[in-house]
Amino acid sequence: MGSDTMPKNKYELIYKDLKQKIENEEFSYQELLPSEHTLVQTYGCSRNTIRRAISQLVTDGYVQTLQGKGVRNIFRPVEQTSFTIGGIESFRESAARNHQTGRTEVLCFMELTADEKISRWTDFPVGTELYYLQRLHYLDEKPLIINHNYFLKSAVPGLTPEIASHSIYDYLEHTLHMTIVNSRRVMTVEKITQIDEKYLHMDANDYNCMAVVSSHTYNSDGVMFEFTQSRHRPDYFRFQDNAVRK
Amino acid sequence: MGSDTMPKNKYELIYKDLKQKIENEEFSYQELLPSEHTLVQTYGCSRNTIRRAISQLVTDGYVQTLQGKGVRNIFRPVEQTSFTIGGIESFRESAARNHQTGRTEVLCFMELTADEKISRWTDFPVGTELYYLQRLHYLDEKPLIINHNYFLKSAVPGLTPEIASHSIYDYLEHTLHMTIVNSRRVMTVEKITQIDEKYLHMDANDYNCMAVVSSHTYNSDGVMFEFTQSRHRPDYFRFQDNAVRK
DNA sequence: GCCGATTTGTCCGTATGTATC
DNA sequence: CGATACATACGGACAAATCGG
Repeated sequence: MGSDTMPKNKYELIYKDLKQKIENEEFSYQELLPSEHTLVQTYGCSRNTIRRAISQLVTDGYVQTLQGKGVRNIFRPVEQTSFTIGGIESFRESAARNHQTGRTEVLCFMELTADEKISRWTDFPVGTELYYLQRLHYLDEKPLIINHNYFLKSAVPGLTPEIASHSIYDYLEHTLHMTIVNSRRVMTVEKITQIDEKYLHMDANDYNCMAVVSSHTYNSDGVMFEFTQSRHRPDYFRFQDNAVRK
Repeated sequence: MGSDTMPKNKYELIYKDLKQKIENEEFSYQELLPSEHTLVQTYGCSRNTIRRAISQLVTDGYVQTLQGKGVRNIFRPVEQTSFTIGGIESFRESAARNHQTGRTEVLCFMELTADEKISRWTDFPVGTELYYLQRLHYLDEKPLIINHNYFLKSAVPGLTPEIASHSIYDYLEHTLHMTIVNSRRVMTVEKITQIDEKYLHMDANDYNCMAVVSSHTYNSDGVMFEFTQSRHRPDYFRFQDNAVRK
């Protein structure tokens, strides 16, 4: 879960309502939405609230606003052939969003202390107590992603392989009541390793690279509690984005 | 150019000022910024304006806001080893932001009409008149990116190889006075082609993949005027992102 | 080209809710 | 509990862009 709960804020309600109307193609492509003034009346709220909902749709790439003209629908339904990446979400959440069934296998679960080498690429200080996990994610029974997770032990006490095979984020948020705030991600392309080859059933004569997403994730205490390297099969990897020119 | 002009809006001025203060490390890592109330007084504006500036810093991943506590600085200066991708920007803009010198070579410049095949992956309707370009981008005299551009001829009249070797976006914005609004991007990993191998001086026995960014770009008339496939050398590719959990 | 109506953009002030300390 | 700080929401004023007459 994490983001599919019933919102209680007006602007979120309006945002979700408009978003669904757009997805259901109640507005045709390139059509202008009702004016802010009209929406104020239909939803019975202030103009600021409407504008806040619309600005979220802009960052989603659903609409574009044009001063003096209106708000134009530019939503295009996408074909969901491969695994798409969105905001901060667990594998289970992504799988659900992509309308697929996911399964996770824990390959390795151990405790370790950050040495010089680990520190250099996880950014955890030398000497930090960590959980290290290797997990294999299946989508529709095909192994697609292999994850190397480093969790700050002091922030994630009581982690077990059992929990790791289900959903760590669920455990963090609902059992430990941690609030996950933001995640810095870097995407690169790297050479395939023997581990990749073995577990993802890949042939180095075919693709010899992986799509790699490295992320540093922070909670509301401001501590970086997770470093993860996600290695994706290149033929099933897809990252979507909408950029706005300022 | 495009985004480095002097802003005249208050919220943008405040945003840029705070951003620079953070980059200059006038606030230490994890330190709380002055409260909104304080900032209202120092900048002499309303609280809404302050909040707007701060919300931009949040999406940039510079700070995190914590209800009841304050606004925490989580900015970390990044090492700029490879070519990073930001919002919608031209190659020249990116190169400047990465403090590198760029050069562009036009490999191919032609006019063509979209057939069935082109239409399927550019989304331009069959029969559309297009400019097709192949361009090679050098960074510090190393060929790193090869671009396949399709421009809508009716929206980009008078395009020449001369302009293409300089900056097309500069031409669009300053000569044609087009307003570029947003760009839908998809990142994937694809097999290397003979063209990649030849122009980027790559060896298929080494990396046999490319980082590929495909983008559909829209202007303020709501027309998709550009489809571009950017093929990056995997060893120099880096895409950064900050995701916020909702 | 001008003018007025419409529509979005910016900015302000205020009130109330909610989380932290 | 009170003080502080951010979050939500409202209403109003004026600017800037678009469009039709």
